[in-house]
Amino acid sequence: MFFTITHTHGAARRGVLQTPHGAINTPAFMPVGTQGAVKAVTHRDLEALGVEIILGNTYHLFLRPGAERIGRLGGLHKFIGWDRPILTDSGGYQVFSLAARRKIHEEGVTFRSHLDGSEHMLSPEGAADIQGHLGSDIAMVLDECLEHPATPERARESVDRTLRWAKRGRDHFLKLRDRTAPDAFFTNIGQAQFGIIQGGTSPDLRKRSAEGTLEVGFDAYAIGGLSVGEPIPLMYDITEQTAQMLPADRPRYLMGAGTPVDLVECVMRGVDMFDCVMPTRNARNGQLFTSHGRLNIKNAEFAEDMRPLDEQCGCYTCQHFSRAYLRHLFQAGEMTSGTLNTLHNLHFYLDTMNRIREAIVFRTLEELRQNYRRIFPAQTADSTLEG
RNA sequence: GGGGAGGUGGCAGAGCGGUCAAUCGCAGCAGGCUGUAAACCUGCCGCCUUCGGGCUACGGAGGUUCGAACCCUCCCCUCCCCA
Repeated sequence: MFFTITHTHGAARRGVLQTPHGAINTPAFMPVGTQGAVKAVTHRDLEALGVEIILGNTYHLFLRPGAERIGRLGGLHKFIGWDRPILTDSGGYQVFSLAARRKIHEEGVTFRSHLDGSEHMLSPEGAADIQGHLGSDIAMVLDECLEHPATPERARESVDRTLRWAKRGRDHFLKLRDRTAPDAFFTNIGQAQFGIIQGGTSPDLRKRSAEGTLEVGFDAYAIGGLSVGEPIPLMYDITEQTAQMLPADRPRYLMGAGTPVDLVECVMRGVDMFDCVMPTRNARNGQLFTSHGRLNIKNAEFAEDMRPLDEQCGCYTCQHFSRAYLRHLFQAGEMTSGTLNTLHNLHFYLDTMNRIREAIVFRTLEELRQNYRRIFPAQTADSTLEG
């Protein structure tokens, strides 16, 4: 994995990340394809949109169809028919999102499967093994995504456990990479592994987590545990502080964020990579991102509106279909509703990243930020401070 | 002509003397989704409301009762079966 920074503007960086399956222009947005599929769209759609990297999930793919099976079939890329880069999350987010179905202990996390109720254990070593079978270009170390709010004791305990897991996860990954583990199995010999900084909303714990994780030493680092319900301005502050603690010559990945405004704000704080379910999930739920803000296609006001979602948008959906038709498709529960809406939202997100990369080169990020704040007023730092 | 069933809020369909402005579902309206248990979830859904409540309601008209969507009488209207 090679990371080259070509331009900087303030804390923002414009770069290129080389992986075994090709290059990624950063700052990058990675659509989420949890089960080896970005919901509602085909790989051909993603390629046409210019998607350079997608996410898969260790937990989901481990439960179904099984990591070893994917390994036997030649790895995740071959299995799903996608030859561009893939990043796999470790299952750390499921520690948070499936809190009711899991138990954390020193060894790892025990999950009760959301599919059939069966019990499964995910350890730092196991997560590395699974991702080795999957053969993603970037593997994430198993962490504990801390909930918000959390007591100081709970946060401290969680950070330290994540650090111990980081050491174990990294050691095991290196053994696999060096073929010194008994059943080392990599379908992608050039796989990189990212460490994850936790620490909730405490600057001190973030520092502790960053120092410990850097000491373990990963190929690059992610900021985890944010956009889990904390106030947005606080999320930006923690992102900024944490990003500054990370090596300047490695990509920085803010996990799980965010809204279009989050993307701009966090690039300006030094983030290079993002992933978020928002464009895809919200699309299926009828919420579209446009140059005029969020548009809820479910609303009755669009029933006879023959205009495109966004007259400034060049996506397939906006080039061919009206709001009236898209509303009808949603109301009727047609599958193409999710598809057309997803194509639009992903286009909006990728276009946002294009604008961001361009604004770094031309040093116009502040202008872009003001523009996005104006379009999405409810998501700006200022308005979320109250209450 | 004979016999039977039934008319409840947009639809469908419970309720069968008070706890019913009326179960559940669908449709409708609005909101929420940030490393996806999410084509999901939440709220509203007779009229008015200062959200406490007020008003009008269960085909129509009478009646019984402290009290009726629920019981009785008559009327109107559907549907099914046999001729």
